[in-house]
Amino acid sequence: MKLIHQLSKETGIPIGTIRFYEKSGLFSGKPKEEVTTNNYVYYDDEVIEKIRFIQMAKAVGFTLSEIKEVIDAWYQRQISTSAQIEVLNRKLIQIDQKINELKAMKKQITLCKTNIENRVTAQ
Amino acid sequence: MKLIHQLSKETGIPIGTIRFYEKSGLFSGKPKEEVTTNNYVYYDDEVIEKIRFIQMAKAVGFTLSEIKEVIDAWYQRQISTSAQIEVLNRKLIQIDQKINELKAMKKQITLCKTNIENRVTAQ
DNA sequence: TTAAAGTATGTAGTATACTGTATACTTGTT
DNA sequence: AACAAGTATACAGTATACTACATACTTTAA
Repeated sequence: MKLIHQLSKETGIPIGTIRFYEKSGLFSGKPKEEVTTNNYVYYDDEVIEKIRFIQMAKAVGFTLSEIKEVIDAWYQRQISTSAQIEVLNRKLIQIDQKINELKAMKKQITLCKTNIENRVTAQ
Repeated sequence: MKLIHQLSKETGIPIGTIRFYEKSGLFSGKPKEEVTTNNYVYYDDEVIEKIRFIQMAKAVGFTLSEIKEVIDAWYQRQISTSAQIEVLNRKLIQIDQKINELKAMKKQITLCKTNIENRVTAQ
């Protein structure tokens, strides 16, 4: 159970961004019942997993609301099992699309590089 | 040589977005010299290629300025050959990173799906 | 020929995802 | 005790990427 400062340090995500994600419903911490002098929020390892997933998914162009869909399906927030599976399947299809697009870009860029290199050696 | 309406139809990108991309320096059309009654801008097939590249790159999370870097390297805008190659190499590394992240996500989601399915059949 | 459709330009507004600032309270250190 | 550091809350501001609107001109079709 970590406070926000520690969570930020472990994930590399700024505190402000963590609060923003929490407000966006991507995850939530909770206060410790035994502590009554403050309302500090504690985060468990599940939150770290979620943040790592968010980082990956953002890096490949998913929006926060798309990511929220997956996380909700993942951790079963008020949706049926078949709906969960459907969300995950849709996301898997999108991932394959993205992989294909990346492969196509790779091919295109590699070709372009070859052209540039040949242009140099030909001179 | 197409006018913006045609370009929009062929690429599926809204006219407003095309103008925005052009203003952002991602590509440019040119007026026809022989036409003097208006200042309509015409776009060639190179622009279509660039727009398709933009669509792909955006889908996998590249920003417009990152995309502009590649396009500039691609079409040799005032940078040296070695700088061009460097930009393209950097982009190839980023692409591989994204592919790896997508594969990791795929694994994670597939695992999650399996868990949900097993939970169902176990009942 | 005139009305609809297309084009150019400029400016404002919107959505997403933060980022910063201000205030106030709590905790830890010296 | 007191001062730095951490936490919570709220609200304003910023960057990116559009999207819409207003105006004015040009072209095309009936």
